[in-house]
Amino acid sequence: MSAPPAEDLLQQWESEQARLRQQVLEEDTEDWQGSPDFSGLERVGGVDLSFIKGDDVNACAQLVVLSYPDLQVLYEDSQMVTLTAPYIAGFLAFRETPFLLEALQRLKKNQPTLLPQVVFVDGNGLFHYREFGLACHLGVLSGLPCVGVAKNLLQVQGVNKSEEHQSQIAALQRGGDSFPLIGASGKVLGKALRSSDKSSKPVYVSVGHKISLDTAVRLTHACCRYRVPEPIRQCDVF
DNA sequence: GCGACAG
DNA sequence: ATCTTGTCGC
Repeated sequence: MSAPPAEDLLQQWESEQARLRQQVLEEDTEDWQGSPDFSGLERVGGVDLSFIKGDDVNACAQLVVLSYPDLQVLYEDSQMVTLTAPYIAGFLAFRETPFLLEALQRLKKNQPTLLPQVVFVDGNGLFHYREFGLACHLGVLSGLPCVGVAKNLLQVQGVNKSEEHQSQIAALQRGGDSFPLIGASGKVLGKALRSSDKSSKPVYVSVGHKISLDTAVRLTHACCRYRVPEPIRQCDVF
């Protein structure tokens, strides 16, 4: 039913990613990010798309804003949307970003004082084939600090599910423990984080925009009650 | 041909 | 992403 993705479209998407990649800020840009306890941080957001059974065209775009550090729901928005782009690993942003951006713009228009100071994104940021995953894409287009949190390892630049990787996971003893994901160039593209004491399977954290990796990892841990950071988890609970 | 494939 | 029950453990 679905035609194979046109070669020229993928190349167009790749050049779009390369263009926007230059706008990513990989450092802390906000005052609260330098504080040991994130003093000044009051609102954290999360975005996600939810699907139903065999329907991969209609989805529910969700945005929640939680208070920090209490993680209470301040705002919630759900909107049924019709997707146009297919899912292709490495190009997730072209499928999801337009609807996540719309949700953020609705919030900005209707309740600007509730805009989140940082957004958790379901997927990778710099930990990506071309160092420009969904979290970077949404960050650059929205201008908001974004953190990418993937639940599964994307095998990129030599990082894979090797025995070495498995033993590094086994060495994560407590919530907050992490190890770096190092690309072929030697650059640290992200970190595997044990997000809570109870979950042995890590999450994969990487920079989206306007935040450093260490801050992103520290903040992710601070927002986890369970394995998945609360702002993202709350999206699936309407 | 085989494996990999965020959501 | 989503389909799904019970089951084991604290």
